[in-house]
Amino acid sequence: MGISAHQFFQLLSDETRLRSLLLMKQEGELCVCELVYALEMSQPKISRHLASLRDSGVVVDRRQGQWIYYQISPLLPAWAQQALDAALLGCADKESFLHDSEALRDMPNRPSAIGCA
Amino acid sequence: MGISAHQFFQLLSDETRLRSLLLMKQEGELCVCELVYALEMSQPKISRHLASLRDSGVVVDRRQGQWIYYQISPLLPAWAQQALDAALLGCADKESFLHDSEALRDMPNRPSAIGCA
DNA sequence: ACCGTATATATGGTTTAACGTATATTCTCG
DNA sequence: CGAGAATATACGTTAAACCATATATACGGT
Repeated sequence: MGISAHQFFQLLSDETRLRSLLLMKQEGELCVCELVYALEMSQPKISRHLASLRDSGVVVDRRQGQWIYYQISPLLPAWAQQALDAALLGCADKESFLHDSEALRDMPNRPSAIGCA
Repeated sequence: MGISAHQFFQLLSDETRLRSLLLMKQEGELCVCELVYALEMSQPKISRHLASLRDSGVVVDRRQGQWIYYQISPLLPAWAQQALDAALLGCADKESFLHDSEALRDMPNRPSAIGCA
């Protein structure tokens, strides 16, 4: 988990990855299809970016049935957490971020809802 | 000065730019030749990266005689400042950062010293 | 065992970004 | 005004990143 600062920022430099991370930061665990729905992007695209986040240790995944849930790694170093806090601060009122939160809220058949019923 | 988050992180994703910014954060104003000496990189390389930081409003420059001094823009939004704080935290004990600070301290004929004599 | 859903990866093409080298600009000093 | 120092830009090349499309894998239900 020893990611260097510029490598970490490189991961944040892509809008797809950044939006995914910020949404995870707000929502906790998210599965791939939720991210696909919220960001309105293709499944392979989301999956590819999640893979790079996973391979660098920034997120961790967990399989539950057919779904694979991703969340920001609890082992992420403090400085990286702080950087994510800053990013959220910078995006909190941005259209793209608001869009993703709303879309997720309005998503029908969210898999997480199954366990909660 | 409305830089988006992922654009800002893209700037931090290059090691040359990140090291330059962190050194400026510690030292305040630095001229190009000081950065060239501290980072041990070619002048065009440093200059090109500073140009991209300047064009995006992350740093501001000031001419004084033959030298051009760069510093982190005072107009940088709070979230970006926070991100830089986080970056410094993540790099404070890293070899590259320590190297740059030491090299700068040991630099002979620092132009800033001229004005102080 | 088969089918549908969820997710991952492989492939090829296009764009972006970094670099080194060479050259141009702007200043200082004589 | 000419020389030299500091800095900036232009150009051609190379490497990396992203994407869309197609295909593979894993799981749940029937």
